[in-house]
Amino acid sequence: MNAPLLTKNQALVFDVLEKADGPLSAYTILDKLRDHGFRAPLQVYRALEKLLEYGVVHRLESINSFVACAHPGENCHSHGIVAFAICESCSQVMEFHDHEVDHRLMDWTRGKKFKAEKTTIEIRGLCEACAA
Amino acid sequence: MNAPLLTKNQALVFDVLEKADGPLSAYTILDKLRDHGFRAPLQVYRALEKLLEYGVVHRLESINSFVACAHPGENCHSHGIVAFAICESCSQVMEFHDHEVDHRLMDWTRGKKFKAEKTTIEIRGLCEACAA
DNA sequence: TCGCACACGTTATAGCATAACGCAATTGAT
DNA sequence: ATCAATTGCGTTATGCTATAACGTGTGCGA
Repeated sequence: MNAPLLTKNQALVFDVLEKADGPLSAYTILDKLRDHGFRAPLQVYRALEKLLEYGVVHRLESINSFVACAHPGENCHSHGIVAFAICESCSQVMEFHDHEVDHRLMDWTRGKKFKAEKTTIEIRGLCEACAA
Repeated sequence: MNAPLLTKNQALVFDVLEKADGPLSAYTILDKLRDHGFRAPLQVYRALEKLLEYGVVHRLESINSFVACAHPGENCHSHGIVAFAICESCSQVMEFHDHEVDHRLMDWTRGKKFKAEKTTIEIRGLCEACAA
């Protein structure tokens, strides 16, 4: 699932996400792209759908927002489960991977014969700077 | 944070969730309680807010739904991080705890001096029965 | 050149969540 | 007893998130 060349809309959406210093909601992205001709949510959602598929963007389920993947170039899908720490004050997001966590969760699913498709790990709280 | 006696609305909402065989959205709960006098979403959301606080109900972030805690009686908040496996076919939910996972995530947050408030772990996929 | 796949645009609608107001009941300190 | 604070409740309105359904255009291989 490597990323083919992005279409115009996909590139615009990706660019907005990459330049942002935190996660953005689909509607925030829409507003930022109105000057580029975006008029409707679907234009954003359709681009996001592909970007998620290509693994260059992540969706943060707990805050209904999207971030550019922290590993430019690489294919994030190959790093195992992606985990996020989200600061509720400054909304900065840290992305990380922990193979031991992956392993434990996989053990559990294997034991239950549960076929995992997509796993979400999101830690909400305060980053070092904001907790001070 | 032990659960005091529930108010009428809280008890109604909790009852619906407990009798359900899967997670329910707030609006589904609302519909099930119209015969009991519920008219507006806020009645549901306010009850849910308390039930979440008491730890007798969990919110599934990835599907915007709510389930009764699988540990009746006990206080779920004391079990560490709660993880969920959600079947996307039959929508059955399995709740579990893994202290090793908790430990690894706590290690990470401690290393980053990130103050975790609420952690979400949700595995979506197919349960054994549905994967067959 | 036909058919198919895909990206795109638009309008409308569905689904999820909370703001802001006011009222009633409870509690507990003075 | 009474006042103030807290909590739950009801209602209306609104805002945010996401998708359905329709149609258009373009590129490309059979």
